[in-house]
Amino acid sequence: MCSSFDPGKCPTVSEMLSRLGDKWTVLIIMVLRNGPQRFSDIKRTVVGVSQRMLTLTLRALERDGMVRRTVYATVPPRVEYELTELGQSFSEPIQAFGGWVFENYNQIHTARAAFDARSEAERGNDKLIKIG
Amino acid sequence: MCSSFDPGKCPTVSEMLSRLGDKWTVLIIMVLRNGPQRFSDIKRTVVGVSQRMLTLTLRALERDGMVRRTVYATVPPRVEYELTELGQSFSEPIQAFGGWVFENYNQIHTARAAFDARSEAERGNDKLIKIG
DNA sequence: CGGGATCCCTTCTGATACTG
DNA sequence: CAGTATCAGAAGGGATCCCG
Repeated sequence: MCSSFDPGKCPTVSEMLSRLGDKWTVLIIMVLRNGPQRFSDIKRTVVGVSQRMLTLTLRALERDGMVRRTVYATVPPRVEYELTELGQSFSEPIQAFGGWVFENYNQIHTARAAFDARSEAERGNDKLIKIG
Repeated sequence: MCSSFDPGKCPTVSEMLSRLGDKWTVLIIMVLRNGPQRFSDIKRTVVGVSQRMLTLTLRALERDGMVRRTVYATVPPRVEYELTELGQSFSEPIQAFGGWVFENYNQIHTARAAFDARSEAERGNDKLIKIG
């Protein structure tokens, strides 16, 4: 099993985790929860994504069976992306995680402020010691 | 709210997501679920982590209020890390996600194999066309 | 419209050496 | 033991140009 937490032993979990961590995957999945979308629509909705990264991310999701890509042979070409069942299922634990952050981000910010204040204080002391 | 999925509008969620995606955070959190641990113990348990990355990751988790660091003024020095309540709570949606991957990774692997086979076939065709 | 290919810069991460 | 400091290679990601 995965009980030793050796990334070499549970490569799929690690992979999926870093997929989550990349800059665009989660955003794109959330957008696709609203139904099938064209390439340009996604690009417009996911603010800041480059053409390149959108393509790469969609390809990766397609490869993992999360997204289905449908090409319509029209002029101009029309390509639609939609979540598969697997992709929908995948989006649920992600949403749960997002929900957790929303409920707890005050505590996170507070902790950060406290930590930074302490660090600041320590650096200040160092300075005094060095100067004195 | 976060409904536009603009990372600029929900920076905390994005930050926490990329924290998840980094190579060691999740592993370390899972190890700390077993109770307080010394630096060297964690390093031994989390196979492959460098001293540097372990330090950096623990510092980040401490700053976010997920981990508490306790220094005992003994010789040699002894430093213990443990999950805070926030950290424990944080680990739950992560576990849920890990569980999802475990239950579904067969489908993921199958999808990948199918995708790769298709790509392979297309490259093969290209070759034939070019050669012909 | 929906990409593929290329260039380039930033960030991440590992290896190594040194310290209280 | 538990770090810090420095450096170099690898990976991530944006900008740009081109094509069917």
